[in-house]
Amino acid sequence: MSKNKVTIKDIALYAQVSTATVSKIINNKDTNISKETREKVLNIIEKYNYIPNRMASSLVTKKTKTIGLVIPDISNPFFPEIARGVEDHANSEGYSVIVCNTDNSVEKEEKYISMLMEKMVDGIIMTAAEKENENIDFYKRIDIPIVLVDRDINIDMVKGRVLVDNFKGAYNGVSYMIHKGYKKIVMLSGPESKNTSYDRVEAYKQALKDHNIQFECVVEGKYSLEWGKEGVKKLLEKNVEFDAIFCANDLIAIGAIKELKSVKKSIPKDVGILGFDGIYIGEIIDPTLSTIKQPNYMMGYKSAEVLIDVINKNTTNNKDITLDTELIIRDSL
Amino acid sequence: MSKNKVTIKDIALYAQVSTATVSKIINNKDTNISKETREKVLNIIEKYNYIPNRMASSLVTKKTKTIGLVIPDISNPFFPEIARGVEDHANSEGYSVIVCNTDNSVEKEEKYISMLMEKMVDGIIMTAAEKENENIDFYKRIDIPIVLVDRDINIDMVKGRVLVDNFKGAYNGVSYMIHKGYKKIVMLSGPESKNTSYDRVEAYKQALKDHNIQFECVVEGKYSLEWGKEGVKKLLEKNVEFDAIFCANDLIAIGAIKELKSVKKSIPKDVGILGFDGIYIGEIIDPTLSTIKQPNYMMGYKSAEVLIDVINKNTTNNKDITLDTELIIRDSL
DNA sequence: TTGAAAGCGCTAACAC
DNA sequence: GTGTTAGCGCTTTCAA
Repeated sequence: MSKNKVTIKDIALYAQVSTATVSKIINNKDTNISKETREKVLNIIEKYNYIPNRMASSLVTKKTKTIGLVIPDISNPFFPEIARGVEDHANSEGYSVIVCNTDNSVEKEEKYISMLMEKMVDGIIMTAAEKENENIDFYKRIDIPIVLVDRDINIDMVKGRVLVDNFKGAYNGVSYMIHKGYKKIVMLSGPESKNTSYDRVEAYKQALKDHNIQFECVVEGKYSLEWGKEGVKKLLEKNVEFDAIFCANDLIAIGAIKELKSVKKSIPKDVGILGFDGIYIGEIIDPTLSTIKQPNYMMGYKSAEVLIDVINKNTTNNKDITLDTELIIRDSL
Repeated sequence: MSKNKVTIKDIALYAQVSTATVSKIINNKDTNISKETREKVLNIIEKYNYIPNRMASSLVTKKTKTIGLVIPDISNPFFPEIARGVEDHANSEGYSVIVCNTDNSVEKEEKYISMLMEKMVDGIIMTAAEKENENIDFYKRIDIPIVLVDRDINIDMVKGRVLVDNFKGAYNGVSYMIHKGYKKIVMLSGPESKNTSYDRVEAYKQALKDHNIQFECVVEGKYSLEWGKEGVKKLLEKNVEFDAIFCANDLIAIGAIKELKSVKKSIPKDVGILGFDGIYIGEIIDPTLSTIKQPNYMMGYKSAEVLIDVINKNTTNNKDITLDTELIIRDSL
């Protein structure tokens, strides 16, 4: 293991051929290479443990076989499955993925995108930080394809979207609650600035309206367990009467359940709970959480498919995919 | 946004300076550059929206400012926090991180390491797939620094380790159980091939011995929720009498709790449960899980520190860090 | 079927 | 303070 790496030049020298020949063999562009030379070269490569320098080849081919994954936070239970889906498909196509956590900060997002552009990634898969983007100037400068996953925003270089039909999912969920007999369904929503949350709220309202239910109550908060607890506290303090809660995501739902249990409310007898997302924890808590499950792994996988498709074919027409949610009835409803 | 990227040459041309000057300014090596030229150049860069091509500079500096993170599975709740810790420190030092999932397969691990070497990453942080590594030949060829996290194996290029004192943590945990008055503590262990599991089993045995407790029962399984359920079933079928279970990780503990609850055992009254890891879910389930918490975020963060230190200083002496666990008593014990 | 040579975009001596 | 120039390791015409 010498300190100086062996290069394509060395291989060419040892094998008594040109670097062009070696290059063709490495890259399977060896339609015009005789069996003998190929084997000879392959042997030398093996013998000297030659590792091609992909930086160098990227410099000329302008392809790095690397993509960026820009998400709010990998330690938020919603994202690991998406990341895994992305990585699985990317890897199967020979790509590697650089993961970036924005914490929903637009500044961090821009910093990361700039960095990814300097590193010449072939494309980016992103769950955008905000619904609205003020800094249009910045986005105009992006010159690599972007595929949006989970959250939709309106920027130029977006070549595809992999979203979930939040409206439909929430509508079906709330309708189910109504059919089950719940009369006073309140909603603990996420931040209105996220359009996932917006769609779910709209669906909730629509479902109530379509079923001629007057009672409507939305409390806006955050996508967190703490907000679930806090929201229930608020409801209780204000003496709002309710027999069910539709939560904008599972974390909120879990918080709500904890709080409800701590004041001795029985679930689902006193209060029925429906979440949204289908994170792993929901199967484990007691009572198990009924939820509207998003196909997270598939979202990641599909977005990698779309992106790599765009990279390869260089298609300009957007490819948008909408995946369906699945209503999963467990014990909380 | 022209299709042809603007290069350092263009900037030099427009600013009427040499590429060397531009390069120095970009890289803050501008001690010998006049204010005027610097500002002029910076303006041109801004105006033409110049983005330096880091592939090209990496080719000459031999530094990519990228590291690899090789772990079993990002969607296993144990790893996202580690990943976040790694990414946070790496990013603060200007590095980006490529994430690879091995599913504990040695073949995948080797494939990924090869790929990372081709991409010329500056180093690798890895939770190795197996305790023993047969393919010594492969590891000998690795010529970039590796820092091990969580699991220790014995290979050449390891420049540091960030581990947790599994023995001490488990020993303290089991001792606590004994002091609490539990007499018949069984252990649901993980796979013996993992040395994390091995250490915890040894500590369990030692703690029993040191407290003169004869009853000892270890059942070997896997690090999974399913195994927790199954393990309890086995224990019950075989009519093993026990009043507490020490589980080799939290997933096992959660499975055990679910199974115990389903046969109407009360926790901790009938059976006390202690887990290991401190994953998020443990705070949420009912009863909340007592556990030996590993500092996962810190493990990731520290391992990035060690690796980047090695990369910068090029130190050859290994740096090993052992972090302490924390016994967290909640409701299951 | 193979090779010569130009060049990808940048850095780092070294010269001025 | 600033510029010249020789590569870094590879791919890709084009010619032989």
